[in-house]
Amino acid sequence: MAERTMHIPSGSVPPELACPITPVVELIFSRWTTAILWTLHRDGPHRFTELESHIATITPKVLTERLRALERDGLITRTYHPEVPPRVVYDITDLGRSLSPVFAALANWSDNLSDVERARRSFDAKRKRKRR
Amino acid sequence: MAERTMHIPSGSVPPELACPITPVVELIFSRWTTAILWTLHRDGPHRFTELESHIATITPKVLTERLRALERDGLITRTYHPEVPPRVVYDITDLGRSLSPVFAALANWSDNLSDVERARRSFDAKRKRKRR
DNA sequence: CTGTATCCCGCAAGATACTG
DNA sequence: CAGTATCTTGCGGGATACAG
Repeated sequence: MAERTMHIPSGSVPPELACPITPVVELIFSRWTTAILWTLHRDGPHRFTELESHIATITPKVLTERLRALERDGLITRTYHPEVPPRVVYDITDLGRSLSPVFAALANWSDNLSDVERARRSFDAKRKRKRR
Repeated sequence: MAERTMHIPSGSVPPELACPITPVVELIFSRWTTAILWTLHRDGPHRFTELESHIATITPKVLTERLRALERDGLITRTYHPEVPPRVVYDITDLGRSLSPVFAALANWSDNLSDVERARRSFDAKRKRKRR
C-alpha cells in the first residue's frame, strides 16, 4: 500500500478525511459504471441500445444518467451522428483506459471471493448458535 | 463506489452479468469501508472510539454497521476484552490485507483526479454555452 | 433510435437518545 | 466504553410514458 501523503481535494465529503482513496472510489464506483467502462474497454465502442441490451437489467433513464456522468468526468466520449435514424456511439477515453491497472487489481482479487463466502457462512452460523 | 451497497443485493438483478469485477466492487466499496480498512491497515489495530474520532464524521450507529459487515466478510477481526471498562479492538485480517494491491492501484490512479476536474469544468462550460 | 419527463419507493445513512 | 433503539430523510435507482 502506498505510504505517501496525498492531497485531499476540496469539495469532497467526510470519509476522505481518513482515507485518501475514497474520492477515487466514489468517482469510479458508483453503481453500473464499472459495467459500462468494462464493456467499452473490452469490447470497443457501443451504441446506446447495445449497452442497454448488454447490461440487460439497466433502465434507459439510469443508463443515460451514468453515461452523462462518465462523459462529464472525461472517462468516455459521446459521438452523435446526425443520420436518419440518429446514431450515437460511446467509447472509452485514454483517461478511462488508464483505469485498467485498477480493474486488473480488482479482477485479481476476485479469487478471494470464495474466502469471503466462507467467512460469511461461519459468521452467520455462530450468530445462529448464540441466538437460540 | 461502491454499492455502493455491499449488503445483500436487494431485489435488483446485479450488473455483474456484464462485468465480472462488480461483485468485488460491491463487496469492498460500500460507503465508509475504505476509510476503515485503510486506517486499520496503515495505523494498526484500533478501538471503537479511536475509529470514531479518526473518521470523525461517522455516527456510532453507522460505524457499528460497517464494522459488523466487514467482520462478517472476514476482512477485519473484533476482539472483546472483558475488562472494566470493556475494551474492543478491531484489526485487519490477512484477507483484508490482501487488498493492498487494489488500494495501491487506486492510490496511484488518484493522480488523474485533476484531469477529471478539468474534464468536468470543460463539460459544464459547454453546457452553459449551449443553454443560452 | 436515443433519449426526457415524471412519479415513486426502498434503504443506506443521519440525528438523537439511551444502556450494560 | 461500546455500543443499541428509534425515528427521520435524502436520493439513487426503478417503472412508465412519451418526444425529437
